Amino acid sequence: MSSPTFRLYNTLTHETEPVEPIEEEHLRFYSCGPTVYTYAHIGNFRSFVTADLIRRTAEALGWDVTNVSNVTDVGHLTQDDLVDPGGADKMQQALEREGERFANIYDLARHYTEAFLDDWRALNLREPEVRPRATEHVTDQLEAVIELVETGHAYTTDRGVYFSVDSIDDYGHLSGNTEAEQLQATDRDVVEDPGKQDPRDFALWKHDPDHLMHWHSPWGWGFPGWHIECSVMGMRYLGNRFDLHTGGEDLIFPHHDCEIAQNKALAGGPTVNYWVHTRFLQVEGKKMSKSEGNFYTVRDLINPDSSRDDHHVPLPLRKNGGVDPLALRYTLLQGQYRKPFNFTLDTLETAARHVQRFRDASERVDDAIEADVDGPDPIGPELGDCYDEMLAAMCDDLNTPAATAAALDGVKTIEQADRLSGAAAYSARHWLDRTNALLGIVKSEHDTSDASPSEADLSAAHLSGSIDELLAEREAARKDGEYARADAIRDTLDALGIEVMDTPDGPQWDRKREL
RNA sequence: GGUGACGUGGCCGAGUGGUCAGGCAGAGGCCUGCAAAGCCUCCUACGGCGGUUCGAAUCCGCCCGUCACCUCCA
Repeated sequence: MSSPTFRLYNTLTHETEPVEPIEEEHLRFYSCGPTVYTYAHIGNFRSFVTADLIRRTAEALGWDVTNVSNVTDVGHLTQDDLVDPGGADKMQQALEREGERFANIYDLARHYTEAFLDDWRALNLREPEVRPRATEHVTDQLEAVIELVETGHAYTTDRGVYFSVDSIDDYGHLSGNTEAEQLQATDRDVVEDPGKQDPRDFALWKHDPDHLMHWHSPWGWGFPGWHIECSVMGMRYLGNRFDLHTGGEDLIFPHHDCEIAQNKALAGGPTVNYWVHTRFLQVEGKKMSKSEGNFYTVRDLINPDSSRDDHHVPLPLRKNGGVDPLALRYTLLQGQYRKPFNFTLDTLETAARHVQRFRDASERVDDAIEADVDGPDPIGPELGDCYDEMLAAMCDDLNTPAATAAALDGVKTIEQADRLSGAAAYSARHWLDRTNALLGIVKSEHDTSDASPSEADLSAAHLSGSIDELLAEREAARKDGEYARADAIRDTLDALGIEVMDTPDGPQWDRKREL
């Protein structure tokens, strides 16, 4: 069948448009990454998952993909900074907060970058082709700022260098914040640089020799403005024209409006065709915040033992002590990226069960492939249709709830097949692999095999001997009709956190799911 | 004040003019010594008020509500 048309909502035009890459069947896009001053939370990852799904959908269509996804490891200004140029930025604040942990600001950045990449892999996100760091491109940024000054798009004051928004057309088009007066009208708690020519002008370079990260420039020691790094790194790796740019909705203004302005000035015209923004998620119906107690970092959930305050996480479906990372990913797919999404632990629990169904089906299929029983393949065509449905849903502005619903139908098809012939198993394997390539919810694509077993594994191994004994005893009791004794044994196991299930193939047990 | 998004059953969430979303929870049934799991069936909603139409959750208007951004938070 012919491929569906890949459509995405473009913030620039307020319309869902067919994605037509500049280079045929080669999608080139830039994703705004995190500032690494703390552990990433699940909301951060919602937008990275969006970028990952764009990649996967494009690849499913047979396209090549080049994705640049940056890490912002330069601490940028907080509002306090504008009041007091010697004040702290977010990274500096973090360093002050956790002084003993890190030798210096670069150590802190390195630590949180590594943690971010761990989370990235845990959530089964595919690697970008280029992952540039802002600190590695300061020279490029300086050159860009110099060029902007030389071409009359920027000017200097004694506090820094500013981009002149009047020097280009249509500043603020992306966000709709086009009126200077309206920007001024808002009650902003910001002290302006009196040298600024227009209240909308934004910093390209900040003069500040005392900043913890500073570089030499024609304007003295200082550090680059926030917006310039993405312009420079995007154009450096993707050229003056590329297809698409992703980020969280908060970046629409000012970050992306400023980036568009800079790119226009540097490239002589528009650089990006499609702007895709991910909506913030809420948790339990409220804005995620530490004071509400509904703030979850990724590692809070998937690795609670290593987190300092994990007591507030009522963990559903623990797996080796934490939430199954794929369940977290699956949960994030339960809402379309462009709509407000209410993240709840209830949804997470459900997601864990669904992900387990994919795993179980996958194991069953592998066994059936090994057994390779002769027989017909009654499920192949159905699974093929199911995949088409999933891909069509993804192409429809990343309709992940519809895609996962279709995927669930597929796994149900496999579950309901009485016996899997070798042929049917092969079809199922093919479907599971393609489903995983598209949605990443069946198994991790990163090597996460842990050489050293976790404590939970060890205690499970220690327990399993006695569990088997108890189970055998219970089976004997059941055979003799001593159900009271059998139930008592089951209660004992239950108290140990072991759940017993009688199946046609004999009793099975699993660690009990908590919530 | 400005800008942008969104309001679907107990809950989460698809659906853009007329026949199905799906999941979770709940009810009944099959299976089971009893459970668990699984399977089958049931539960029929579209913020409010107008309008367009033979017909609207779906299009238009107004209102109400929620969320986000408005100089560095994905």
